[in-house]
Amino acid sequence: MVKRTSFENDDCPIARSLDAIGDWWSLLIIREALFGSRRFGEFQKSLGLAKNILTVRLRALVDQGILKLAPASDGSAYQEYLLTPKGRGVFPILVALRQWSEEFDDRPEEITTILVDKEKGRPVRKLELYSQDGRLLTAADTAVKARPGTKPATKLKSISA
Amino acid sequence: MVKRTSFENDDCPIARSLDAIGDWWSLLIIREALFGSRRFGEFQKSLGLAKNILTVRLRALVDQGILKLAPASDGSAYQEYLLTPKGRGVFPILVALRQWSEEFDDRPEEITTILVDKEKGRPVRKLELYSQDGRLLTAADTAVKARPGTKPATKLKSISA
DNA sequence: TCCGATGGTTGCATTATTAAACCAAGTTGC
DNA sequence: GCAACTTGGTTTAATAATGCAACCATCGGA
Repeated sequence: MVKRTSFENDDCPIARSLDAIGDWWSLLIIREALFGSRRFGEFQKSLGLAKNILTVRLRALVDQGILKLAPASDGSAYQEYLLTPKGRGVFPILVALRQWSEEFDDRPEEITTILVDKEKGRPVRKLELYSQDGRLLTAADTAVKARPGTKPATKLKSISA
Repeated sequence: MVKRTSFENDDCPIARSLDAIGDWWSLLIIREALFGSRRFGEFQKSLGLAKNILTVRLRALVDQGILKLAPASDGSAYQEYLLTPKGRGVFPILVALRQWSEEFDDRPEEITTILVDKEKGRPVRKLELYSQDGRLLTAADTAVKARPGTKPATKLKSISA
């Protein structure tokens, strides 16, 4: 590779997210953390990834403020990896990935789980994107434009449906 | 590696999505396609990635039904890569990634673009997840359970806030 | 028909991922 | 209090993915 290209200085927020959590394991680690995993061994067993990789990934997630280390809640001398608010903020990304599989996967019968609302136990609706005045938006209804206060050269890009 | 682990047979829909589009470039290629890129050269120039990588990625996206090849719309003998409905369905994932950066990035001032609704030109709201009876849900209000009709052994996992 | 643009392919160097073996500190059984 | 096991890693070596640069065939325009 000569060095895998990093997007951390890209001005696109999507690229910046991918730089932080866009690798093969980070999102699954966060998924497990949302399911309640806290200990190194729990992550390793549930995900089945090599321990050296897990070490590197957990360290990177801590460095980025997605996980934080805390003394183990069971009183032992070990440590736990806990989600920060930034880590819990990944939830909508995981929901979007899940719903994309549910809608478009070629073999949906292999998906054995559904996301439900805890109170009623029924499947959730699809993620919805609204305008400030309450209209439900699709990709075709949106565009990307320069943020006020930044260099004005950026052209308005229309998202084509 | 001995072989990068594939999640295509995992029963978790998140893992299956990551297997399809969870690499460094695929989501950015789809982002560019949503912005209107269609030609090999357009993708290569806007993303700045090596041409051999782009070749492999475009082929994989076509194989998966995310892009499709079509004769160039300008009448030339070249071909264009167009998004399929499955490809356009990636839009909410990109929005979720963008909003996560907007909310949690350490240097938000480096983000130079915003997503607006095309009609009014104003920023969109955050993605919202609702229950079937219309309650706005957070991660803590949801759980993952076995899909009816699949093996009943799967335990209900609560998503911890 | 010549020459640049387009859309790749090939070769090689470098980095990332992986499994498996190893290891030190913490914990438990007795 | 000491041996054995668990936890949470590190090290090593092999293989796969990524990247750059050079090359090349076809298309398009003058």
